[in-house]
This record gives sequence, structure tokens and C-alpha cells, in this order.
Amino acid sequence: MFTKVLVAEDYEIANQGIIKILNEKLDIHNIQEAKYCDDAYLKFRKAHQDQEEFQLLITDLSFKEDHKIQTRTSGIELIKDIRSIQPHIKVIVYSQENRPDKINMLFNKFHINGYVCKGQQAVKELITCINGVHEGKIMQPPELINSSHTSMTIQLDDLDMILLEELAQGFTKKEIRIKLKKQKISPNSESAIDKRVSRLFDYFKAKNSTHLVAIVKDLGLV
Amino acid sequence: MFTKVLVAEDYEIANQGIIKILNEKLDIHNIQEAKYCDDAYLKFRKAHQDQEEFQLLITDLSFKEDHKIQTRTSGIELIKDIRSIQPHIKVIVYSQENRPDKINMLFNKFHINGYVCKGQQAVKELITCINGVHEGKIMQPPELINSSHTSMTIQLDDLDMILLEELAQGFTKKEIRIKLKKQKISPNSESAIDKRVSRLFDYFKAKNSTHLVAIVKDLGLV
DNA sequence: GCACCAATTACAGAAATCTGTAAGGACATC
DNA sequence: GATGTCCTTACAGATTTCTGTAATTGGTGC
Repeated sequence: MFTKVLVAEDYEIANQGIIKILNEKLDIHNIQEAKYCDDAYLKFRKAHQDQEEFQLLITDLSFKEDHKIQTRTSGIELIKDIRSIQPHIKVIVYSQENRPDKINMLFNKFHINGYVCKGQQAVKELITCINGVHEGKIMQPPELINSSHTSMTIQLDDLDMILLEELAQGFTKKEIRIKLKKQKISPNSESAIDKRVSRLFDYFKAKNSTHLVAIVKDLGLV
Repeated sequence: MFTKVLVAEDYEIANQGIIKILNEKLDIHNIQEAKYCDDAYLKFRKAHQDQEEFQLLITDLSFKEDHKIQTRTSGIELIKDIRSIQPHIKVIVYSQENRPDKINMLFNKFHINGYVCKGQQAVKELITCINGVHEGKIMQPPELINSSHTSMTIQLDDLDMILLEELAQGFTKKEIRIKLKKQKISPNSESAIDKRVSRLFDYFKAKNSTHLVAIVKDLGLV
């Protein structure tokens, strides 16, 4: 079983609850907690420098703003930063989020190892999730498996995500084309972008760009 | 002090926590709890029919989906429905939500009496909130008061909200104009709508409609 | 009545969106 | 090498968006 774990969760009660489970149910005792993303990152880096790496990160997605100013404000940034110094760290996300597309995105884009949805069954799910991840499995939450038929039929690739994000930021197709060219991402012609966006229209059943952005915002994809 | 209170909150631990506070700190003992919106509504209606009305509703905003199919899925619908049978019931919302504009919207549009943000200070805040509401005050959370300078300088009226919602649903200005005309809402000329939307651009610092919808989705206004 | 202001409406033009068609290149299969 | 498919690109036209200006309306106070 894992022997050294970091728990990043700003809601103190939940934080303590997770630690209690790790202690009592899984016999893990070398646990550090962090209520802020930055704090979690620092603890992680220190352990890495001291050659005493954590083997597992359990993190929330959303961290409340507060008097302490943070450079990182979400679990996603934390995961990215930690993976940059320790690429193979196992990551379990423990969050309120229950939108399938968003959770899917975490698995596909950030390669998290497990996801547990805050809720009634959280304790049981967390234990099986940790056990599974320790065995090297990818642990999807039950909600996701059951609703997989409603989920994506095509895979949105990186370009699709870029387009959605740029549109949501109010850039015109022309501006997006120039940006893509500058970053040497192809395709970058205006009509190729048009086609991609039209495909997204079809896929999300959107009437136009504005509608499309509203839909993906609701799904939590951007 | 209030003598009869309903607590609507799906997360069981939080639910019990609230009841404990009401019992011990505020000496309120006639408390009913509900883990589903529909359940809360039914309890409310029964008490109303029996002439033993609740004096206070404490509710979460988001309720998880579940095997039980619900007609109401959010605290907002619950508030609307309960207010329709008992207009002057005091309502305190207890939620994760911490976006000022969204919370403001609850006060302005749904006339809630108090708001408490889930988090570190929740116990203390809930007690002062209930005390204040009992005295007839409107209890805004500290976060809102401190950030009031960043908050709205203009009030978004009903028409603004309609426009935002219609845009988010992908309707063109022409379609919106026709809809408004059909509902006899004025102004309903295309250029008046243009002007209103342009004002929203200025206000939310949006570059275009798509950007505007992305911003108000992030703020949780629609 | 009259001046004044704000909001609504009408109109117009430049820019952007959306939807087609068509041509070219890359790649696999036969 | 020929064929077909998929993706990119170019181009065009209708529609919509966005931003101006100017005319009209309605209400306010003097």
C-alpha cells in the first residue's frame, strides 16, 4: 500500500475525514495535509528535494479564495505543476464535480488515476479507489461508468479544446488563425477553423458560437 | 427566536451539523430536515396545510442527482415554489457558491434573507446570520460586503437577464426581437436590443456576444 | 407651453459568422 | 500507378453582428 500521501483540500472537515480514513481503514500514517494549493506544491517540492517523494496526491479541484494570495487557485494547476517535477505521481481527485464530460476531461487531458465524487458514498468509493490506483488501475467513479452511453462519441482533440477556449475568450476566427500560425499549430486556415467549429456545432447541437460556448461552459469543459 | 425550521441539504454530514448548531447554540428544537428538494417542498406544504408553518428555511443551492427522480433539482426552484405558497417565509441559503454576482443575484432576484458560505467560518457566520434574519435584517456574507467595490455598479434588470439567457441559448437578435414582441415586452426593436447588449459588453468588458455569455456563465448569472 | 433628458426606434455600413462548393495534398489500399 | 478517402485550403455569398448617427417618443421640471 502507499506509505506517503499528500491531501490537498481546503475544507477542513473533509480534510480531516480523508486522513481518518487513510489512517484507520488503509493503515497509512505518513500523511501531510494542505489547505492551499501553493502550500501543497511546496510540501511536494520539499519532499522531492529530500528524496522522500510522496507516492499519492489526493486533491480537491476548487479552492476558496482567501486573504492569503495564491498563485495556484485550482487543483488542475496543482496537478500540472506537481506532474512537472514528478511525472509519475499517482493522482486522485476528490471533488464536488459530477458532470461526466468534465470528469472525463480530467482522465483524458490530465491523466489522473482516480476520481471520487463527494457525496453519500464517498468513504467507500475512496477506499476502493485508493486500492485500485495502488494496483495500477484507472479508477473511474461509478457515475461515469453508468452514464458512459450519454458521453462523447468523438474525442475532442487538443485543437478542439483550444478553439473552444479561444472562442470563450471572445477572439474572432481571424485572431485565432493568427494565434495558431504564431504557435505553428496546424491547421490554421480560416476555413479549416470554420470546419472544426462547425463540427463542434453538430456535436454539441449548437446553433452558433455563442450557443456553443454556453453549452461547453455548462458542461465544464472550459 | 425561530421555533420551527426546515433544513434542506443533501450532504448528510452538513445537514446534521446545521441541526446540531440550531439545537445547541440557538436552542431551536423543532427542526425538520430534507435531503431532496421535493421532500422539502412536501414537508413545507403539509405544515402549511396543518396551519403549523415553518418560520425559516435553510437550504443549499445544488442537490445531487440520484436514483430518486426529482422535479426540483436546485435550491432556487425550491425557494420559488415555497414562496408561492408562503410568500413571507424567511430564507437563508447555505452554499458552496462564493461568486459575488451570483450571491447578489439571490438577494436581488429571489429576495433571500441571508446567505452563508460553506467554509472555515461557517458555524459562526450561520449563527449571526440566523440572529440577524430573525431581527428582520438582510444578512449578506462578509465576502460580499468586502468585495462590494468590485461588484455591480448598475443593476441588471429583467430585460438584461432575458437577453443574456436568450443569447446563451443561441438565438439571434432578430429571433429575440420577435420573441419579445410576442410576449409584449418592450423595448423590442432590434436596435434597442443592440444597445442593451452593447451596454452589457461595456459592463462585463466583453468583446462580443460569445465572450459575454462565457463571462456570465462563469459568474453563474445564467 | 417649452426646454431638456433619457430611452426607443430607424437606418446604414463595415466586419464577422456561417454555409456552401471546389481544388489541392497526404496517405493508404489495391 | 491508379483510385478513393480524409484533411486542409481557397473562395464566395447570404446572414448576422456590431457600431455609429439621427429621428422620434415620453416624461420631467420650469
